[in-house]
Amino acid sequence: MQSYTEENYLKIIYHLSVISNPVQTNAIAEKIQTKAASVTDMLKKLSDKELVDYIKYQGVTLTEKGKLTAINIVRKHRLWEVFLVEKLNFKWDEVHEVAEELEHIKSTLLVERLDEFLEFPKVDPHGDPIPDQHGNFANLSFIKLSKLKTNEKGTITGVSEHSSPFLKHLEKLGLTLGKRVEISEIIDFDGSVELLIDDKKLNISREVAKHILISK
Amino acid sequence: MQSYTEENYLKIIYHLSVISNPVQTNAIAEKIQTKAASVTDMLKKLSDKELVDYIKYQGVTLTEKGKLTAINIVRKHRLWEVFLVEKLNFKWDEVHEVAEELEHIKSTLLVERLDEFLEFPKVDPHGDPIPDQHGNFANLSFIKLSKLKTNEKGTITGVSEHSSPFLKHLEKLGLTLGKRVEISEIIDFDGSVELLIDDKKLNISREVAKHILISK
DNA sequence: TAAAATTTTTAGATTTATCTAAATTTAAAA
DNA sequence: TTTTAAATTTAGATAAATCTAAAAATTTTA
Ligand SMILES: [Mn+2]
Ligand SMILES: [Mn+2]
Ligand SMILES: [Mn+2]
Ligand SMILES: [Mn+2]
Repeated sequence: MQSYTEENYLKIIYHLSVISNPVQTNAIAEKIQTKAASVTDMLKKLSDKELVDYIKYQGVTLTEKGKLTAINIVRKHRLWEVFLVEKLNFKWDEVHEVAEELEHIKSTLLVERLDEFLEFPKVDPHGDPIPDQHGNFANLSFIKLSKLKTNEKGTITGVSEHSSPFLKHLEKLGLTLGKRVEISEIIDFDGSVELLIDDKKLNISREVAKHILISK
Repeated sequence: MQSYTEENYLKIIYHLSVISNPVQTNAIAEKIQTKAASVTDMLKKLSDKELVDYIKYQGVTLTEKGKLTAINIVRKHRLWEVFLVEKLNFKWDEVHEVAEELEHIKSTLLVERLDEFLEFPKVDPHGDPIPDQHGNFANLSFIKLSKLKTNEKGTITGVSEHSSPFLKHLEKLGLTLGKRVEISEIIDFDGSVELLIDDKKLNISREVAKHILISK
């Protein structure tokens, strides 16, 4: 059994290892809002528990056991986010903080029943895939909106930035999941993107376009 | 803001103060499965935070602030129990442990939305009243089944014992909330109670009868 | 490749919630 | 009203998670 704190470390290491493997001490420290020295202490502990492979000064990798634990936390986090949006009418920018707490509730019966109650959702309110009870993800392929060329079309199916200000901004612009968009022009001057959505023209900054994920 | 541990102390003190006021150190220690010395430490801390009035060697009483905090935890506990039974098909003996964890989730938006989603339930799956957001309870009056006399009738509306073995036992006997019962005989020998339920005769021990709550 | 900068680890302290054992206070019994 | 028993508190330790400051290792730059 892992503590609340250990679970958070495993989850962060899991997310960071998508970007770089092995994961570095400072990267974890930044994400978890703590000091590098504290991270080192915890890595030793997780290593003793065989949840990570840790080499001094080199970084850390999840073991199979650690990875499964991490994925289970991600599963719970995303299922709770679906619950909050679908059943309790939370907005997509309001769910993350609460899910950060709910993801640590231990009961496996609860998770499986929740999954069933939500009718086995495949993605969370931000388009992120929800692993099944064995840790398997559906195969989803996204392209950044910023990678699309003029006249290309696609459907918004995810976001790669989860901050409340960003999500509220998208909401206001009507750029929500499931919406069909077409690139009408890419402005040379600043790289900003003009797109057609619901037959209306809309200009978004390149920065925003980078964080919108599209499937065709 | 209170810690998980502080919240548990407040909740236990709240429940114990129904039985005896002020609440004694040893009573808390037993309920919280800890040592008296640890309780003393925590009572000092809660007193510093003005959540309890504490007099050395005399015992402890909740302040208004402490009482409201405690009631809010009870509110969350019971709402989550309703959720687990009504929405996730948990049995009434399976909910308590999970609710012990869920009751500490902080978001007030979550609690209010959950209450709404459940259509503002007045009682939990064990018949215990659910306080509203201001801490007010509906006025419910129960009598112990063991206090009823021969030929008296009533409806099962609560239980005063929440252990899983007891609740499973009642379930098996068909003695669930809402069931109408009539006392057909009280056995002199052992005080056990013979009752009519669904037109069938059933004999239950005095011990069981004491923990079944009836309204007329 | 030697010096500088960055990253990471160690050493030692702190905070929170525990504990055991001993001392103190209060309540009960003789 | 002493004496005894029970309840409670204090003193001092421990474990988990954190911190600061300093030392060590690694990487980058010159
Ligand atoms: Mn999230
Ligand atoms: Mn999400
Ligand atoms: Mn309960
Ligand atoms: Mn209950």
